[in-house]
Amino acid sequence: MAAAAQASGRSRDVRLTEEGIYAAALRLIDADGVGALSMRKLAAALEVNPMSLYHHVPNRAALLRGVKNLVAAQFPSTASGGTWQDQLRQVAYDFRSLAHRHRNLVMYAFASPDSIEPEDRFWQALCRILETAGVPSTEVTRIGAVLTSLFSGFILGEANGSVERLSAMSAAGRASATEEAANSTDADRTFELAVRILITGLAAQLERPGATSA
Amino acid sequence: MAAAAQASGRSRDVRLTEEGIYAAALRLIDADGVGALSMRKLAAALEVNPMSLYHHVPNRAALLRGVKNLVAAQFPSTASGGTWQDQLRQVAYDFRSLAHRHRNLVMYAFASPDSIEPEDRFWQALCRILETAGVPSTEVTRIGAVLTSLFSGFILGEANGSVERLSAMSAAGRASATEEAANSTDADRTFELAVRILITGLAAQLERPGATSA
DNA sequence: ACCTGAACACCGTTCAAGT
DNA sequence: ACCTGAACACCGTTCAAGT
Repeated sequence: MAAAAQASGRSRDVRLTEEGIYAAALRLIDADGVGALSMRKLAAALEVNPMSLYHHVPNRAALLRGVKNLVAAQFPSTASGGTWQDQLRQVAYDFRSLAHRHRNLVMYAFASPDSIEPEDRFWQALCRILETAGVPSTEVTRIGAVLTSLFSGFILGEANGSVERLSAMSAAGRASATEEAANSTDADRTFELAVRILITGLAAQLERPGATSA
Repeated sequence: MAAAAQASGRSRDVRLTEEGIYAAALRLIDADGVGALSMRKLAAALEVNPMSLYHHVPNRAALLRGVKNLVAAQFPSTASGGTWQDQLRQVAYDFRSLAHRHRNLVMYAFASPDSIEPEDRFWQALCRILETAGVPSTEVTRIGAVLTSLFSGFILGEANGSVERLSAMSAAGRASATEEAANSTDADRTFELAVRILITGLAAQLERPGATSA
């Protein structure tokens, strides 16, 4: 019963908690987007006075950072064998599936400077893989930052729909009965292309730094 | 005198114009960011009643789209010779220098679905180059969308400082007298790396589609 | 320690009224 | 046609007061 109230977003008699606030905020964000989340609506969802929130969270910006960290902590710490290429691919797919579960948050978070922080498990995993790939230790963070920003751009483009919109520009007259399914696998093929460009581009860069083409 | 008033952001006795509203909004955004731009402040800067704006712009979202389009229209339509790699590089550098002039706008715009629209000159130039690179016409928009989103991610990461923050993580103890200059050329080297990864990655993909590494 | 009500200084937008 | 004042339904946040 307490669990049911929790799941439906209503839960008083239970004490207000920093974690609980973030979790409730995430539910509202997933449903209606960051723009629609106000301290007052969040308080209403928690059946609490708006001002009570300020005893656990300093302000709205910190609230959103907390929600972001809550999601970032869910990134799986896959060890996985295989080549560094295989491992990069794995990390990319893990990141994507997590991002897809929280598109509204992605749209907001990637515009802020601390969308990905050095403490995040994604960043840790990425740097470890780059080291095993033989990237000079002085270059790991630079290359990691480049890959992260490029990749984030694609994830963001998927979240806000711009990748699909730009891709579909030419498919105006492709009348297909299985439109839905086609779009889904199409998105997967597009993602795979992005991952390949990044991995092969990095590989080429590691082999002969300074060269521009094959 | 009228020009001086215009430049300083004050200009009445002149009629209110859609273009003029966007230009004034851009000045405010460049100065203080999108979050600090309100219809009321914009009206104050234009020395106009807040409600007058609504006769030229339907709402705040449309205002921001208009500002974005104003900037997008400034993208240079360089023809330029050379290989398709050279041309892609040129477009990338052009895009970057425009984006750097309006970082605050970039931070906002790339979170929205229509940050880059099919009508934008950047997109047109990109698609033309991909065609000359021999990309099958059915794949031009997909590959264009992938490159655009990846590249946008880097530009966004530069605008919000996350690329620099993640890169600098290891440079904690690099005490340098010419810190400022070093940071600038460092950023340029990082950008060049991003461009190379994208171009060589694309080249590899065009040569043998389906392969993941060299 | 934790919660709350009232208040402050803002928002975007609507609409009827003015010229 | 263009502009405006008043008003509505919101915001985030502060602060003094309650338990």
